[in-house]
Amino acid sequence: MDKDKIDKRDHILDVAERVFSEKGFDGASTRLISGEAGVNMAMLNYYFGSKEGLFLEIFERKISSFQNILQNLGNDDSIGAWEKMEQYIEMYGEKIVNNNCFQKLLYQEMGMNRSNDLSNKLRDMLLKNVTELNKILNEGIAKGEFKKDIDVAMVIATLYGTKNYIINTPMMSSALLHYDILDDKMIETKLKPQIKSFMKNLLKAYLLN
Amino acid sequence: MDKDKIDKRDHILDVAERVFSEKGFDGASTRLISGEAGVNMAMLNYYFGSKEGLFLEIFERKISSFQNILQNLGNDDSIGAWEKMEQYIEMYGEKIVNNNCFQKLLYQEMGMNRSNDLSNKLRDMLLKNVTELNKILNEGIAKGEFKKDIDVAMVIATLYGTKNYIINTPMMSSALLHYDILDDKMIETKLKPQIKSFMKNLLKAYLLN
DNA sequence: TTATTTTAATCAATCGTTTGATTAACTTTG
DNA sequence: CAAAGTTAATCAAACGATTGATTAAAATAA
Repeated sequence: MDKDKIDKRDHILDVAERVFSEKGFDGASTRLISGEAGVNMAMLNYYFGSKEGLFLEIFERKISSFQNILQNLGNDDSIGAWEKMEQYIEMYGEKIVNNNCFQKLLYQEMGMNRSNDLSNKLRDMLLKNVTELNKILNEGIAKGEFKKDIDVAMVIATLYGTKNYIINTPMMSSALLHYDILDDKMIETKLKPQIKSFMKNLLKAYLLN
Repeated sequence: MDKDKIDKRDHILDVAERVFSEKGFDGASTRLISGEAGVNMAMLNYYFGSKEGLFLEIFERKISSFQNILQNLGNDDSIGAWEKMEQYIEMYGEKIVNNNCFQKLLYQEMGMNRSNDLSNKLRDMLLKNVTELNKILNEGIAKGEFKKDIDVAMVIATLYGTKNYIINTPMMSSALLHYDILDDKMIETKLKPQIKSFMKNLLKAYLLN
């Protein structure tokens, strides 16, 4: 059945996403990936052409789902800039756990700045998210709601940097926060509220007049 | 001469540090490293025992230099907590460019949390830095200089996360900041002042009463 | 049947590492 | 002093293992 084929493809992609995020591109062998996915090694090449093709398709699959998430927020005139920021932080906080592996993989790939098309695609994809933030922040400045001398780019770097730091270095941040951030329950009950609350307080102090 | 030996070892370590940071541990082959360093392949094993030994020694070499930097700051009673934070941010800002490759390599390795001794060593090394920050922040709270409800752990995550985000995703942050952060001159004249200034303003707003 | 999917076996290439030989500098011996 | 011995450093070549990829045959589906 066609359904089964899609399911199997998706299953392989799910497993590969995790393994790549754990071991990196070079560290994750096709044998390991196929083994974890419970399929024959040749299936990877059969479905995705090559290891790189598999790697690319992991991103292709996500990119489309990222597109339509934040579009509506920036254009809403009924609420103030700071409320938009709070909403943005709420969404951003929720995303921490959801796309854990992919986020790690994403910034891992962005890190080694290859000259590929992929890196450019990923950068553009992330910049799309950033654009919404930019719009909100500049709107806040224009309205006089935010201080006029805030560093918009650095605020964005702080927002994403803090999140990445926590989820990309779990050994460090677990020691720092005094609870295991690899535990899903801890993420839900402690990390999410903590990072949301902190970010709101931090940016409220910095942004608002 | 013994000097030459040390120089050659150090030269290999310098090159390996760069190559590892660019390609990752698995992506950097011993042939590539030895080729870039202009030495015979066997020299890596002769000097460092193994590829992992070489990798370890890169960190060992830096760890000691990291140790004694922040020790004196935390114990100085003559200046206030906020002044200490400012000094910390100054040092932290300077370190951005100096140890660019190493920082990248460090957090790249921390990211893929292997069960090695290395990861534990690195975590402890970073925690030592963090401890000093912890001391300063808690001192500021105790003295009533800082707000009493600040999230110390998250402040640390923000401080390092923001910096890592910028230096680890140069393609993104260059687009964000509108200048090339891989250009040494730009780092010196624009990035360093900008990140120092931003961090001071951000934390001043969040920490101070 | 025909077409698609899956398998085990195999490929050349590359991996990290080891080897034995060679060089050059230093130490010891006569 | 010079000859003999010792050492560390360096090299090209090769090692077995593993890599990503391919094949042809078998199994399944249409």
